[in-house]
Order: sequence, then C-alpha cells, then structure tokens
Amino acid sequence: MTEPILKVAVPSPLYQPLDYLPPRGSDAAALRPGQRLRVPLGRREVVGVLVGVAGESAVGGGRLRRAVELLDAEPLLPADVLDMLRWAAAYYCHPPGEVHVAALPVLLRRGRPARPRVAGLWRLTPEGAALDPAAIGRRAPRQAALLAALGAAPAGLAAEALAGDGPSPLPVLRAMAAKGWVEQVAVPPAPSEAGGDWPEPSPEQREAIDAIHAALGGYQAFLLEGVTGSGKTEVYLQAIEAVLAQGRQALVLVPEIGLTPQLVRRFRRLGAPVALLHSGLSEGERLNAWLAARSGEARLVLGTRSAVFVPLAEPGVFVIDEEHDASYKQQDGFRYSARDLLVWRARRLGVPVVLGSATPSLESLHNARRGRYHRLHLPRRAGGARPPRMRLLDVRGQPMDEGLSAGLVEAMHRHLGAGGQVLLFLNRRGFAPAFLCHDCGWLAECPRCDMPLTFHRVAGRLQCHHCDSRQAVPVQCPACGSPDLRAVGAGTERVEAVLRERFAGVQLLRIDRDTMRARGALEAGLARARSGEAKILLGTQMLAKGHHFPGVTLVGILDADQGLFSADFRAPERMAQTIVQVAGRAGRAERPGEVLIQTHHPEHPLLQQLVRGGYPAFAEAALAEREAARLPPFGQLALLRAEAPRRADARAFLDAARASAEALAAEGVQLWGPVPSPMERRAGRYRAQLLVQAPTRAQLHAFLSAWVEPLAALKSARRARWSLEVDPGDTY
DNA sequence: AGCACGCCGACT
DNA sequence: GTCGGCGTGCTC
Repeated sequence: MTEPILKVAVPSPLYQPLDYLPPRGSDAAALRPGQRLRVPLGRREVVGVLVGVAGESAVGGGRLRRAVELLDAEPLLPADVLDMLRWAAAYYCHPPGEVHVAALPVLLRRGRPARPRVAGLWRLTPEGAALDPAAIGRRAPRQAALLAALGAAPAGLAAEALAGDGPSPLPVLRAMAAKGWVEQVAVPPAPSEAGGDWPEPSPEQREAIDAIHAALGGYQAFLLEGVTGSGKTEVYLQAIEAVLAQGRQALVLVPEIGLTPQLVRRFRRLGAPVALLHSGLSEGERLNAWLAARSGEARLVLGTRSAVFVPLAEPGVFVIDEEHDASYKQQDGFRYSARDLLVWRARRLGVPVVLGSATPSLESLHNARRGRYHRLHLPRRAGGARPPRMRLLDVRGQPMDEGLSAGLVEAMHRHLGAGGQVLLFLNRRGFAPAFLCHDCGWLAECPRCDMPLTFHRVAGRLQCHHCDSRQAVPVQCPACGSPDLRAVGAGTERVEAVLRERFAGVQLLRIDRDTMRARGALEAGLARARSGEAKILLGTQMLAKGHHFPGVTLVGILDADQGLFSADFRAPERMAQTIVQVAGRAGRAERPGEVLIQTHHPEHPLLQQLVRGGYPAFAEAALAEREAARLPPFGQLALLRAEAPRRADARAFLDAARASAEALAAEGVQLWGPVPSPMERRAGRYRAQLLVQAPTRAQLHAFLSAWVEPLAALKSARRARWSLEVDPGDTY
C-alpha cells in the first residue's frame, strides 16, 4: 500500500506547495486540507498548511521528506477560505505559502495549539476561597494581597488589573495556581446587551433592508450609497439582525480608523456575541477572537483588513463599510485587496455582500453600472438635513495669509458671527512643508529621502514625514552661511498660529497627529469639537473620518490642488472622496452647511463637476477619463517595484524584468518604464518601477503568471528588494 | 526568506 | 596557515 502525498504550503517564497510524506503513525483518513503540519524545510522546521492530498508525487528518488507532526485534529481553515487563498495566490502572483500564513494569527503561524489562550481572568478556586489571607500574609504578603483582591472579585480579574503599579503578579499567580488556589478562566466573547432603540427606518432604508433580506441565502453584491449621516449603519444592523435570526454569522469589515468604541457599541445592540479583530489586540486576544469566529461562538465578527480571512462556522452575510477606503489594501508583502477578496468569498459561499460608501470607488461604481452590483441609495440624511453647498474659491492672484484667502476669512467671520462652528481641512502637518535659504536657495532635505524636510516650530526641529529622521533647525545656511532662512508654505501649525492672531479670543482646536499624540487626546478633542466649545476646528485627515459635528456650518478646504496634478492617476478620486467626506462632517437639518474649496485651478473639469453635481457627477467624469486612458476599471494594471541601497541595482533588476517580459511577447500587454519612483529615494533606498498594462484581466493574468517565476529567478533580483502588485492602489 | 556552501582578503 | 566577507543555490 502506498502512502498518500501531502501538498503543503510552506512559508517561503516558493511558487508551489511542497510534497511531503505523512507524519509517522498518522491515520491517512485523518489528513484533510486546512490542517497545519510541522515539516522539515532545509535545515529548519516550519509550520505549513496542508492544501491537498495526492496519490503520487513528481518528486522522486527518495527526496521526499516526512512531515514531523500534524498540529490540528480538524482543519483550521474551512474550504471556502482555502479556495480563496488558492485563488488569491494565483491572482496576486504571490507564493501560496506566504498567502496561507497571512491568513493565520501569529500564534498559529508559530505552531501554537489552536486552543483559546487563557487571556487572563484569574479567580479563586474553592480551596483558595477557603483560605484566610491574614494567616498567609506573614510569610507571603504578595500571595495574601492577591488572595484578598481576588476574593473581592468573584468574576475574576486580569493580571494587569492585579498588578497595579507593582511588578507583574504572574510568577506569584502561577505558584498559587500550582497549589490549586487560583485558576484562569477564558474571557468570554464580549458580552452584549440586546435591545436599545431600533429607530424606524426611512423608506429608503426600508427598501435597502428588504432588498438585502430578499437576497439572503444566495450570492448578491450590493453597493449601498449613502452620504454621511444617511443611516448606512442602520441598514447593516437590520440586515445582520435577520441573518443572526437564521442562526448564521455576519462578518463586517471596517477601515483601520473606523473601528471605534461608538461603532462597536452600535453593533452590540444586536445582542449577539461579538468578536473584534483589529491591530490593537495582543496576539493572544487575536487568537481568541479568531477561534471564536471559527467555532461559531461569536455570531458577529467586526474587523479590519485581515479579518477577510477569518474562518466562519456559518457565514450568512458580509458587509464592508467605506469600501473605497485605502486601508483595505495591504501595502506590503502579500498585496491584496480585502474588498475584492470579500466579494470573491461571498460568491464562493453564496451569501450576500454589502459594500457601503458615501463616495464609492470608481471600480465599484463601474461594477454597479454593469449590473454586477445591485445599487441601493440612501439619498437623504437622517433628520432631513440638506447636503452642504460647495463653492470654489479662486485664489489666483489673491493675497493669501499663510494659506487663508480673504474670501475664506470673510466667510469664517460670517459663520462664527452667526453662532456656527468652522472646520478647516489641510492635509499637511507641521509649520511649513519646506525650509530654505533666501539668499542661495539651499533647501533642507531629508538625508535619506528625496523630500524636503517639514519645519516643526513647536518641536523646534526639521522632520521628514516619509521616514523617521529629524534634525535641529540650522541658524544659518549650511551652503552659504546666510542667516536668512525661511519657512515656506503652510502646514496646520502655521495656520493655527495665524488663526490665533486673526481670530483672537475664538476657541480653536487643532487636530492632527502632533496635537493628538497623547492617549485619549483625540477622544477629548472630538468631544470639545462636538460640544461646540471649540469654534474653529483645524485638522488633517484625522478630522475627516467618522465624526459628525452638527454645529459646523462652514467647511474650508485649504488646498484642493495637491490631488489634481499628481503623478498617480487615482489622486483626483482620493481628493474628491476626501472633500466629500470632510464636507459631510458639517450641517444639520435647519442649517445646511457651506463648503469653500480654495484652488488655483477653478476651471479644472473634475473640480467643476464635483461642486456642480457632487460626487456622482465627479465620478461620471472621472470614469470617462479613465476609459479614454484605458486605466482601471477599463484596463488592468500591475506594478513591479524595486528598491535597493544603490540606484543601479534597482534599475538592473527592472531592466532584466522588462527584457524577460518582452521575450514573453504577451498579447495586449504594454510595459511602461522602468522609471524612477516619484520619490526616488526613501529611507535611504533608491526606488524604481515598471508598470504593466493590459486590456483585460485574462490577458494581464496570462502574462503575469508566466512572468513572475522567471522574475524571481533573475540574478539581479538578489540585489534588489522587489514586489509585484496586481491592481495597484497607488501607481507610485 | 533562511541557511548552507564556496571561494578570495587580512589577521593570530 | 585560518576567520569571515557576501555571491550562488536550494528548500519536497
């Protein structure tokens, strides 16, 4: 009788799973794809994922090695996740082993048992409860203190709570556990209180909810379009409620900054056990949440990008909120789109998926237009608030006061005088984005990047916003010795300074990474903004997402021009999305907000469309431009990037890559480059790129799948760090 | 990616 | 005479 051959995805850059013999003494019938195995690889042992069992192997001559150990009695990854990972490895041209480990929590990657990690609630055993702390206290004061503390908390306490300011209590607790006085109990999946109020849905919400209900039990993708405050979350909640009632689970993806306590609280209203998966978890907590989703103990899973891989016992519906958000794209290593994978998984499983956004990506709008996604509209804001009016402020030739035009200042006085709040958006931190010598033109640049240093006046130094380097502010020009050094341009710090002069006595709040660094500072700041205490709100991207300020009646976009002429073809889309998101922070029922957009290009067709017809008109125009240029979603792209400490090494790899591409002579495939990346040097490394364009996915994929393995084998690939990104989010 | 092997320069 | 630099190759 011959032994089965195990196909194992191992964590190394190999484009095929490797073949192994089953572990000694294992039962062939117990081997199923999705289990982890400890296998030998060269001189080391690694944890791999079983992806298939075959009758024979092409690897001959006794070169097959035997797996060391089967780590799981049951598959950790269900069939739908395994299928998705196999598809993703092929689609994104990434080694299957690295794709499979990306789907596992770190502790499972390391071979830890798939058991909930006792996350740390300690409590007394009956024996422990029977002890008298005072009697122990003479010889073991710490044990006595712990006994007393735990005696007062029958539900149990986390080790951190027991520590207080003192040293870790863990060694003492372990000693006490060995004596049978204390034990650890798993933290149950977040408790949840059903109930709260279920507001009556608007007719449009009702229609959307009904449409999703009608689709339950089969695949259907929905594009739920609704401006901020239109009640998308309510639609998710009611759709999910029906799924939970059927005894199925829901998976909700949110952007990185979207997973706030307020949002979690709203979902708890469903009364179902919730598992949270986000970057703030410890590895133990992450494992627990992952296992709770897999077992079905958690009925609702709320997570960021990587939660798309989480196994679910009984999936019933998927939701992806703010589907256009850039954080759904993994930006290094295995570069995938969680949104696209979620839709793939929904189709594979036959469950509905809801993509929600006020400003859908052009890709999703295109899919809706072609009938692939069912479009749902929430046109009104809850409470009947009218959308804000947008107007362009032509600042050409206008006197500007550190980025503020006279027109904007006048409007601010008007709105503040009428009792409104003003929100100003500027996506640039620091005092000034450049620091230069007025006499010779010397510019302070980052020694490791090709970028000017940002002058931070409060911190008293120059900082690079692309790497971590910082330096003291020179008092005279290092090139010519002149003392006339000037900070050019305006960041939030400088705008704050000028506002404090021009609007003396008006409460001002600046919200950016520099002012909100302290723990809890952002929450406190947002509370001051919402309460109306702060009259002028000035901030970056940090201010743009997820918070509504009903007292704000004027929104000023200080610089809309950055997005218009960028090298990246997606920049205008992101600019429009940001403007609409920021505009959406403002206004309430009786007072529609006003949005003023400062620009040097008031005639720009995309800006014109945006202010005249809002995001839908902008999107139409932008899609027409994409179609004319054969850019996504009308053409398909992949980007090969390379970086190396020496410029020539990155370049040599891309030249060789281009040559090997040309040798393939793939139908319809066009190559652009190699060219230096727009920021050629970053963190001390030289970067360059080669863009691949093809008319269809099939053509692009046929080419890439033939190209990627020879690429990896190129000698020049050794001297450069490289990556291939399919459907790149940024083309720089 | 790791981790070996292998073949040339400055050290006890 | 060796220790160790990183170029090259392989991992079932």
